[in-house]
Amino acid sequence: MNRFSQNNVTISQVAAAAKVSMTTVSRFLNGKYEYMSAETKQRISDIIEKLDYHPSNIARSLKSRVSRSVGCVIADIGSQFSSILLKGIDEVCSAEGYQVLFSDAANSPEKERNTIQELLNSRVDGLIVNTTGYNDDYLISLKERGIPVVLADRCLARRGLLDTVTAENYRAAYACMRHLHEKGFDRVAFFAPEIGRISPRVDRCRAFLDASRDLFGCDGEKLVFETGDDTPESSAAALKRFCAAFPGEQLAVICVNGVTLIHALQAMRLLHRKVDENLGICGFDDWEWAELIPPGITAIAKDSHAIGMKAAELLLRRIDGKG
Amino acid sequence: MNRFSQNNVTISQVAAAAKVSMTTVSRFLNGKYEYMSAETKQRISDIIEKLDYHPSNIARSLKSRVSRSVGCVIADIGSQFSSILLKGIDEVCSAEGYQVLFSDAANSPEKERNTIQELLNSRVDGLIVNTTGYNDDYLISLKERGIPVVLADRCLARRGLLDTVTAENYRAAYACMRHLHEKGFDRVAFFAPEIGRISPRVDRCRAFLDASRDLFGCDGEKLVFETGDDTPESSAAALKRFCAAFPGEQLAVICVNGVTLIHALQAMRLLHRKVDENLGICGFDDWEWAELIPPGITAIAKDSHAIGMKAAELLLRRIDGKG
DNA sequence: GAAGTGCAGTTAATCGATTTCGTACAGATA
DNA sequence: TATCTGTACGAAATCGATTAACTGCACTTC
Repeated sequence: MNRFSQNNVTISQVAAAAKVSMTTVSRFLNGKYEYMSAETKQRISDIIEKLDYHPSNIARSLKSRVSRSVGCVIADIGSQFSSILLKGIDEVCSAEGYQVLFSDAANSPEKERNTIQELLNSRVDGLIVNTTGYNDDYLISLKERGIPVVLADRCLARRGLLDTVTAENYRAAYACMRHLHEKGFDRVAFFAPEIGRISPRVDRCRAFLDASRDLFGCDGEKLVFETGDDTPESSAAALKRFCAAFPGEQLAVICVNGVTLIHALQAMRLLHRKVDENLGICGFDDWEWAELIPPGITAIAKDSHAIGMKAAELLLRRIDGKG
Repeated sequence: MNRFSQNNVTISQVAAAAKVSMTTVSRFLNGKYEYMSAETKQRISDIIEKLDYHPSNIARSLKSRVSRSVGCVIADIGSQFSSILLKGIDEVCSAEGYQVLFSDAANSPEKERNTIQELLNSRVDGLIVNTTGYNDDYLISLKERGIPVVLADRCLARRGLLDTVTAENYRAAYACMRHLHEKGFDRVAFFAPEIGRISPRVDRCRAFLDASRDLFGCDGEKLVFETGDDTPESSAAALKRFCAAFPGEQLAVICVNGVTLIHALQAMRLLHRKVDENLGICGFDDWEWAELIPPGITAIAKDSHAIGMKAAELLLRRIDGKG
């Protein structure tokens, strides 16, 4: 009996009831019908139905050394972006008969490592990691141990070492800067709560810096505002400083993600400013809400769902040993 | 060797290296130090460290009949509310050493059932379900089989049959109606994409109907707008009908959830209306964003994170067989 | 008619832990 | 001295599946 007294019919009971060996039942379960008579097949099938037998994935995994499960570690599942990512991952995995062992790293690199070890102890067949950004060496060591790993949305500082599925953050951010330049803005600031080693933010910021130089002919470094605690108030303070520093100019703000974009909009409200040709705003929308918000702002949507699906597809292909 | 050639040191290798029996190593792993000498303990500990041994959860679960994992089925992980719920669940589970086997039901009752069966095949110790609303009997049957089940955020049509953690939706909605009544509005409409059997929506709607009768002295039935596809346009159509039906009155709208609230705000923009004493708006905010949006709207926040934590705590207590 | 070949199964070992039952020894007690 | 008790550990069965290696048997084929 299980801890909770479950049904728990076993393969041997099925075998006995169907008057065949466990092997034959096992073959049936795994669809190896090659040398099985139609009657036997039918008999086993009937008995399984009658006894309401469900094979134990645990016993199955132990001997076969394949769990048909993937570990999924998300840097911060609280962010709206992540849930859509997870949805994409789950969609593919469950369609392919894989289970998802989920864990939230809660932005802690240490928890990320610990939780990955736990997943390995559960013998997951592979890992999808949306990394906190401070475990590059550890993640590489996993690959070296032969464990299939795919990074989702965030890459390592050194690119190309691990399979990764991301948006084209640099390109999109650069395009956004060009858009602002063409609209006639004189100067653009970059707002982010914190950049850290979060690769989409790093890439967007890099594009911002390059485009500041190339298009606006200025040094973007001083125009990067890390608002830290990520509240409307801190954004308002940053916005105030930005506007005060360049009176009379046509200014714009580019926000690193959806939350920052909302905060910047709030900041404008706090400062009684409106979106117009003297103050533009645009940013990245991680979770497709911006279409619902005021006109006049440009939001670049990222298809998190697709990223999740692609990451899962890639991982399952790696697990199946192709490519 | 594993499918991916893992380290895979086994307990017997540890036992051999430490010159003790597997039993003793197992005792060590499970903290049963009662009759173990300090030297033996130290020796085992050293060897485990040296060999980088990590016990297989799979083998462990097979014999012990306890997997230290919980199944978590979410009706729609794409909704922002759900990710915060999941975060709360994961926080408690991982702190208690439980793993989370996650699955998105994608709003399909059938997928909900199938996925639960798969989780049971993996011998999860219990289940947390944010149900689609059409599996009441099935969920009850699980409990009858002795499987620990806790419902999160959504209850069954008949209350009290299963352990459930929810917000006080009826109370909150009724309070919101009272607030609107005191503000002097003449009439209130209820906006929802669809009510179905989703209990928080049902409860909020019930409160709306009761309060319409009690406070506004009118029949709320005709003021419930199910906008169906849940777009700004369909909300705008509903809003237009509502306003046209009661010219000259001070009207208000109460929205069943965060997305509907955004859509209603969009609808107002489409119709060139503003929030003022002639058109009020309020609603439920499932994911704490509303504080960032325009003034003049009242949003009732629901603490999804706390609901998730409470649900997980309750489940783990059930699993441990207390109360 | 001996050997080979497909077919339809079976037997027993195995995966890596836990768990039950047992043992050996030292010291206390009668 | 004989027995009991507590301590520290070990041998072997076990969990529920998969898998490698075999076994009959009927039919060809030479």
